[in-house]
Amino acid sequence: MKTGNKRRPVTEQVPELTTNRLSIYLRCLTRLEQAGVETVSSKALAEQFHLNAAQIRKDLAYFGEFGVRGVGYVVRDLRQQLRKILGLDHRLKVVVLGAGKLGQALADYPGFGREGFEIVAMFDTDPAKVGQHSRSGIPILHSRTLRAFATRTGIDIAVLAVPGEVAQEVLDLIVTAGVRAVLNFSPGSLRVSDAVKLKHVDLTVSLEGLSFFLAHGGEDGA
Amino acid sequence: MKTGNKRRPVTEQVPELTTNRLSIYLRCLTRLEQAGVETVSSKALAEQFHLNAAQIRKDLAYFGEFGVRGVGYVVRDLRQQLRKILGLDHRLKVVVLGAGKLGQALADYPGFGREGFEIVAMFDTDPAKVGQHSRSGIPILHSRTLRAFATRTGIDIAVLAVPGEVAQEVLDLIVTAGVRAVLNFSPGSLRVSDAVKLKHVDLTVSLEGLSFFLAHGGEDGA
DNA sequence: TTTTGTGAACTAGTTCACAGCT
DNA sequence: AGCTGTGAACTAGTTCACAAAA
Repeated sequence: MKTGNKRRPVTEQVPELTTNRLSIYLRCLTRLEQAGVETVSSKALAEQFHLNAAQIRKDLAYFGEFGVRGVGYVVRDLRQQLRKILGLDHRLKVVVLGAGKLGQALADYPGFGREGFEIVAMFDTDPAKVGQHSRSGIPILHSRTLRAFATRTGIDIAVLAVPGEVAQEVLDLIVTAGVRAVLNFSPGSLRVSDAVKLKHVDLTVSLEGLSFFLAHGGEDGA
Repeated sequence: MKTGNKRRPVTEQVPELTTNRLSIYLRCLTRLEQAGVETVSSKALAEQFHLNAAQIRKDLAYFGEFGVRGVGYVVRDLRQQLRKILGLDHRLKVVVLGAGKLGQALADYPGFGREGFEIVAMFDTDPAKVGQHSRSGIPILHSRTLRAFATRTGIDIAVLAVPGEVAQEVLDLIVTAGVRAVLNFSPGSLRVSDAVKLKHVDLTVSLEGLSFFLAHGGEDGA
């Protein structure tokens, strides 16, 4: 176990790349458990997604010693540990801000429900949308009622899927309502207090990265 | 200009983090140009999104010298340069694989059209969907016809928005059709030849990263 | 003067390689 | 024997700091 913890929050000591990989490991372990596999070595795990075995061990070492030397990891146990580390051992309430096409698609995305996330509501200001439900039955509420909803029901995570022009404004609203983790799909840079964790999914940046690849080096494989 | 180019493709010499930032710079420059700003310094640019000025200069240095010492960068010129570097100086044809809710939302996402990307078609195998159009008029074609479409119309980029179980299979289909850049929204790891660039947008990983933040260090800001 | 472009210094992240446990 | 956990070595990425240009 790590020494010299200077009371800095764990989230600052653990690289974000590590936590991303933990999610990937968890997904893989879930599949292995379903397949009835009892134990797995870091080497076997590493081969699944082309990765280095030492890296997997290092990633896990941030949180403890979960392996059995000479054997590997007990799939079921490691999976439980990872769920706990990632905070997935209890349900998390998620709201989607913006009931446009993207917002509704996200709200209905079945992948979310799977790992303990529960989409509880969408919020929008468009009177034509407020009062409706998404295909899968998520209610669309007025953004005005967000704050009350947050205190009454509790919101763990907000997904921002509003047009770029109002993104900052809506973000401020969420933060004021006490939400401290936001997944942002709107383009552009947003400013937010350090106490709030903001993750970006920037579709334009992703596509332009592909465009760059095509523009250069795409051809000559030599 | 860089020396010692050993004919490795540019895409391997330039870190992906750099190209991601180039997209961000481009977006900012577009706004500045619209606002009528003539020149901008790396320092000013860096302050927009909390970033280091030297980093911006280093990022640009991979591609040439675009600045004027003592002045900064001419907004219009740098923007044009970045568009060229990112391969955005000509239209790019994009198809969406999977006409589910997410696929349709992505196909209709207005942000894509903005920077030179043109969604030309969606593909699906569901007979109920094939023949239909998305809200904004993107036709849904049968996946069977993908290959013919690719040779006839040309496809630069494919967006994968199919269920995880068939993702690998559909990816193989795209690659066989000659597409060399794929933006993947399906969960799970996919295997693909090195000649194909695969970018992942993994919503579960993103959400779980937020969950981790909430589970640890979320509270104690001290 | 101001601000770029860039080597040097630094920091973060990855991989190696092996001691130590089972 | 086999595999973990981890210091050491390495690699990649960022920031500093300053000479050179306008």
